[in-house]
Amino acid sequence: MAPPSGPVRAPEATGGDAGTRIKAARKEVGLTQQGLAAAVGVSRQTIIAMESGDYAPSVYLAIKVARALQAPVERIWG
Amino acid sequence: MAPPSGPVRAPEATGGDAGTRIKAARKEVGLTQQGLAAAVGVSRQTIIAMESGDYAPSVYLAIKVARALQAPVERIWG
DNA sequence: TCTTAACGTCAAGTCAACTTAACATCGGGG
DNA sequence: CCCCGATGTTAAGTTGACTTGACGTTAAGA
Repeated sequence: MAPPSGPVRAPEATGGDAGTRIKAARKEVGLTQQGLAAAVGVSRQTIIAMESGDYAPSVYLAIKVARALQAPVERIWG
Repeated sequence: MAPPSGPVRAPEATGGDAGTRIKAARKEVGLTQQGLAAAVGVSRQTIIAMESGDYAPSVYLAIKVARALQAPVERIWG
């Protein structure tokens, strides 16, 4: 019987900060949520979840989002 | 009925390259698989999967691995 | 007032990122 | 030969990253 597992998430001390940074950077580059979703190839719901919740995207999605927002991955999620 | 979904994975053109880079970088810094697993806080099986398969870690795990391997996330998975 | 775009919330489905455990193989040294 | 460390493979479980759909709220403009 395996213990709880699943994707590695944000450390507690930084939980939720990435979402705030994503939202700020998105506005900085002048994109709507739907615009960012289209730019990186995911649904709007995914962008909403990323901005508002404790959410750990796959590294490939994170890289796409970081490029759209003109920042390195580490600056948003690190 | 939702279409297929799940974590965003590597684009087909680059599938598998990250694993090769992780393995090379790990040896470069002189870590075993178990050593890297302990350093980033995951199981050895996860490192094996990352190095050998089409695998998309969460961005938080990717950042930890990239730090242990002394490289930016984009250089390994981008 | 109405209209529209943007954002927020909820629901239920598919897919895979993680886990432990156990066994097998490989390579090097005694 | 045996031993040990490192690596590879398989299995089955939990958790959550994604999807579409639908509805509600907010803000700005006509």
